[in-house]
Amino acid sequence: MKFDNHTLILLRRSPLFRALEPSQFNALVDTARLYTLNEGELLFRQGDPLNEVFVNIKGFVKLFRLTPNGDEKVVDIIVPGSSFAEAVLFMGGRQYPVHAVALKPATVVGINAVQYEQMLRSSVDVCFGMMGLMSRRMHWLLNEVDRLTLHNATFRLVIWLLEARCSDPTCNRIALDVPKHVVASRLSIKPETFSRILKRLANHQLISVNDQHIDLLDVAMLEEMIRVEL
Amino acid sequence: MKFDNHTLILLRRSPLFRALEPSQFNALVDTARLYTLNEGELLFRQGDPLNEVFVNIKGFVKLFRLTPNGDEKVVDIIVPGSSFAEAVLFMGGRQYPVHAVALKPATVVGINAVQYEQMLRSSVDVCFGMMGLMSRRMHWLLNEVDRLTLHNATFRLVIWLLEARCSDPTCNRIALDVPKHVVASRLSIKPETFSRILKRLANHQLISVNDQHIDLLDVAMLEEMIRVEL
DNA sequence: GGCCTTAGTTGATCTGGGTCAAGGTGCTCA
DNA sequence: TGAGCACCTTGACCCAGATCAACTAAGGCC
Repeated sequence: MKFDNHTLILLRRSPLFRALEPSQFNALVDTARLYTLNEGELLFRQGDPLNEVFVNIKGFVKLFRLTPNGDEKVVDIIVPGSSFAEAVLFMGGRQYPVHAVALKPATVVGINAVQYEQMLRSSVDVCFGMMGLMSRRMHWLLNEVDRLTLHNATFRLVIWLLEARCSDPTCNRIALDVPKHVVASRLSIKPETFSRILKRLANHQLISVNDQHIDLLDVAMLEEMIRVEL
Repeated sequence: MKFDNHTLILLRRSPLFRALEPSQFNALVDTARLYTLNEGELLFRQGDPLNEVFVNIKGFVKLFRLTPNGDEKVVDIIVPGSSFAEAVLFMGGRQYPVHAVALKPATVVGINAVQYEQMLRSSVDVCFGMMGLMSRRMHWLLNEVDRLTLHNATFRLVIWLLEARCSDPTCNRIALDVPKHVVASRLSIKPETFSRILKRLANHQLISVNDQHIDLLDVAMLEEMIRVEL
């Protein structure tokens, strides 16, 4: 077996593959490549021609853009189980629109793009899975635009706190598995400002922060903050 | 004939319909509805359940979001020939993610969503057309995020100037068919600032502004501005 | 004609968040 | 074990763009 069981389960669960026949799934997995990335290692560069679509298995991958003068904006942080770069398949030019590097040692599966496109061509159901995925991503991007323009830094940070806590809703802890400055960039906040806002929230007894995690002490109040617009 | 020839041509050219068989196209058009909107009239509200996908025929439609306290962000200005709300089809919930109102007296065709989905189910080619469209929209949204976070107001305005001029590349005139404050909101700039930046560019002999249009006097210089980061 | 109302401009002033600078703290690697 | 480095924090200051306010100009409409 090319991949371990855990990897196969994550792949099978991905919205990319959910609608595939087992035989199709196996065919894709057969030609898939496993990438083992060191911390900071580049997976692809913005502008590179696309020939694979990726699913993250372990670690974190940051997708980001750069200005000519080196400023960086982290567009997304990819967690295990999530796919990325799928939507690029359908764009003229087929170039990755962002850079991708591993934030921690990471393992990522690369799916052959041409072959995946053939699978899509073979089944409307698979297409619908893809369209659902793309639609959710668009909605997410729209929310990003909304938050960047209509809301301030504190608001964005609080939203992130509420959305990032471990899926279990009784759990009010956010693990800081990626450096704070990366989260800051994801939220379009400078590290200094990020640090100050966290401190202010902690002073108000809303959260408590340490090196490994952030605890939400007063979820109701945090939710109120974003409801009434800070 | 339900729609005039001009309308049918615009519909047929839309990426939504390009891959449809003539019979499918006709079936959709048969059940489509024509909306004649007055200036300021609402087409749909954010949160409304989706039952139609739209193609703008005449006039301009603004898509926007509101904060609880009434601040508005114009997400997009839809020009004749463009479709909107297609991607919502594939989202759980199926609610419009933005408000839509006419900026001028406008005519818009509403396509039955359920019926359109059936057409998609019947043909992978039509699905690929849709995925191409969605992919382009996502890329556009990603660029929006990029511009909002990595670039300043002047940069965004200049980009808009260069992209908004009449498709003819020898034409260096931008028609101001929508109020300036709407364009400003589209660019996430306040009207006062928008006005000041235009004035500054005009003082530098880069553009000239009057009530109906903006002329680009020095395209090369404007392009240089966005290349070297203002 | 007179009178709202809406859009736009311009000036004066304010401020959220960025920038710059100076430590602190812990990791890695020799 | 300590030099080097990356990350984070904190303070002082700054600035692009927002806000506030006053004014002009151009419709629509009785």
